[in-house]
Amino acid sequence: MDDNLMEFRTSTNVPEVTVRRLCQYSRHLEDLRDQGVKNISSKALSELMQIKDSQLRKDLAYFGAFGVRGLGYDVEGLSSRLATILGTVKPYSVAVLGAGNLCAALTSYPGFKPHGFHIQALLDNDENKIGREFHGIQVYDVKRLPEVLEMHGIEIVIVTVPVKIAQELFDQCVECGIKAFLNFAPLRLMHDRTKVKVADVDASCSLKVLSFFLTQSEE
Amino acid sequence: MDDNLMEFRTSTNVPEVTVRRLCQYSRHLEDLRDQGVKNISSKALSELMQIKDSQLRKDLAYFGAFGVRGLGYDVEGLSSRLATILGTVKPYSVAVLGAGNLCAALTSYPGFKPHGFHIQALLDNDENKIGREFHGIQVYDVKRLPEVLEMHGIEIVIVTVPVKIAQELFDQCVECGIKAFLNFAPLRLMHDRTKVKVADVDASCSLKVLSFFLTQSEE
DNA sequence: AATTGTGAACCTCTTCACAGCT
DNA sequence: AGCTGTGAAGAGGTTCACAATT
Repeated sequence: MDDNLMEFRTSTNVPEVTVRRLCQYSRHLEDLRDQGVKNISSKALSELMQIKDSQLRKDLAYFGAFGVRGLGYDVEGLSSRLATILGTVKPYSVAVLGAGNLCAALTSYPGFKPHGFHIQALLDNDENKIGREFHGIQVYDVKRLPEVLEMHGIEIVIVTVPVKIAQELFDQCVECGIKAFLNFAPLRLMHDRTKVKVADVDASCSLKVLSFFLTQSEE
Repeated sequence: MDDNLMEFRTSTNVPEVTVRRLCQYSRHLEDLRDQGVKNISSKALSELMQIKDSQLRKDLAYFGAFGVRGLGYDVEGLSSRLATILGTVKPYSVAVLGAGNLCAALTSYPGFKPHGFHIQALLDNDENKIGREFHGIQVYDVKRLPEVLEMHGIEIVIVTVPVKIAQELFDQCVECGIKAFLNFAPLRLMHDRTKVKVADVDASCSLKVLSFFLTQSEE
């Protein structure tokens, strides 16, 4: 008998690249629906994303058969199926570690709330920020982390604190049972991949990737 | 004879995942050097990143042989070789499209400048922002885009504007000869991959990926 | 006639395993 | 003895090509 810990890679074993493409499909379908388009073929939708139509069909095949042969996909129907698959039909409670400039950008970003990600609490160690509000969201003392996560029923934590303290605060969140993290700190947070999911957003790494490609193309 | 346009995928054809890991190696080596560590084995370095040692060695093999059999790698030496490979030995001039909250986070972020990415100009269409400074950096009218890019010798453009206007401004930059973009807008910018490199940083997509994994693990 | 769903082929990246060097 | 560099094997993701369906 092998270990029965909750595994993030499920039996269907959907690759992360596929999930990221589902997000894009979802976005385009919402646009198309708003434009009054009722139906679309895999060819037309895939061209909007500069990918192959077979890629789109294979991605969907992980979850079922949503189209009609000869006709294509119902825009509204596929859109809502994708929302169900992505789990964005129900809202999430989110907390942000670090109430700095990036946190300001996140709290004022209009794209999260309509998609069901509600930032409920901010945490910082700066006395000047604690107790104040940021775009209507309370800043708590990071020392009260476990209590605040519990109180707001937080399911996702966004990490925007400096590298030095990121791992320690992250570990605290994991101990409190948080299973999903969006990490903006430029380090790999050490964690057990069978228990916790971390999505890294690393702008400085992306800049270096650009630097690499610019350097290559000069030769 | 096939087309002779500058290709980003060079003859060595290094996968992007490898380049991203090179950034991580580089980061860890700088830390190790600062801690006074002189030498490290592929096993020890790879464990810091939770990857296999063979992965690290294969990544380096795209560029040459930098280690000593039986001994491992010289921390200082490998660190500087990686900086050369990544192209981060020379500085880059960067402009940011959109002088909002995200731009504020970027200009105040201490991680860019020391790695040679110098934000030289900000561009916006808000009359209240044009002509002012943001952390000591001038905000220009986005109508003057070509002139500003030219004047500052901009090599990399960071896109932080709303989706509606992102593609149009992006196209203008491409026409001006910009070849590298860091895109924070939640859309895929349509472009010719043989001429331009776009690195996407899409937090709302990453949140949905987390949502997907949370949904999966509930079952 | 058009377009999906899918097995098979293909390609890319990862891991293994060991020869070769210090 | 220890550790790198690398060919070969393995795993994973993409594309092809066509039978199945409307």
